Amino acid sequence: MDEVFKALADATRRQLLDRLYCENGQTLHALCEHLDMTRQAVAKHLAVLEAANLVVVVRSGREKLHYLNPVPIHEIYERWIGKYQQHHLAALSALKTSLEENRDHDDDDDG
Amino acid sequence: MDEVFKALADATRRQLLDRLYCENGQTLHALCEHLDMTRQAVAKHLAVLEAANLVVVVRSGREKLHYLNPVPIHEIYERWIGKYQQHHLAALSALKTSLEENRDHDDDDDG
DNA sequence: TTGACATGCAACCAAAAGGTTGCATGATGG
DNA sequence: CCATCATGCAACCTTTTGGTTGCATGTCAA
Repeated sequence: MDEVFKALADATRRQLLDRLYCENGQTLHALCEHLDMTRQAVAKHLAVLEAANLVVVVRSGREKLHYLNPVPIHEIYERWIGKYQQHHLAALSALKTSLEENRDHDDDDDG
Repeated sequence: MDEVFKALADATRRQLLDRLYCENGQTLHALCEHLDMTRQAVAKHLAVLEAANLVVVVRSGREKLHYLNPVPIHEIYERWIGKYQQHHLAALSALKTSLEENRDHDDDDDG
């Protein structure tokens, strides 16, 4: 869980996930094309993503194909984001109720 | 966006949000109670959360009350998580379809 | 007023993160 | 075979991060 959050904290790594989202199963070399840093730096980022299980790799000869795994993102949503999502919706709902209350007796001025 | 992801990357900060989720509008002092670090360290974490707009503060005399703001979390979901969520669901859907295809003519082996 | 309390600010420090260079290994293809 | 290409590994460096201590400021209440 913590590893996933930490992995997502870096813009470069989110960019890598975005690229895999567009085109799944890319090599390290291909993923380097769009990034302004050394291959080794990108490899480190991919290692972090792999450790967080956000990326799964498959060896194929001398190439290593990287695949996006959206499951941890889903889990983060289920076990963390969703809770606050509900909070957010509850707040909106409360606001709506409050507005309706005010409409019911709309002489009520909250100044 | 990046600030929000970075803010969420630290376990202590997520813990702080969780505490505010349970009981909104707490002072720095109150939030320190459950954490094994100095008040100053906690204040720094709260500053990060505030910079990311995940926490909103209201001064009240010598106290500073911290309130959870779920909006950035919602935005992250809308602008980032949701996309991968759909990907996840699409994958599940594809799997389901595939299973159904196999059931329809279950001599069909895709080995 | 004054002491206690809640917070703010700054210097400092160790560890982790993000990046680099250099070299090693293993597959591919002519 | 052997040059080339894709990757792996390790040492090293700088900046950021997470934490500390020490002291300053402002507010409440007796």
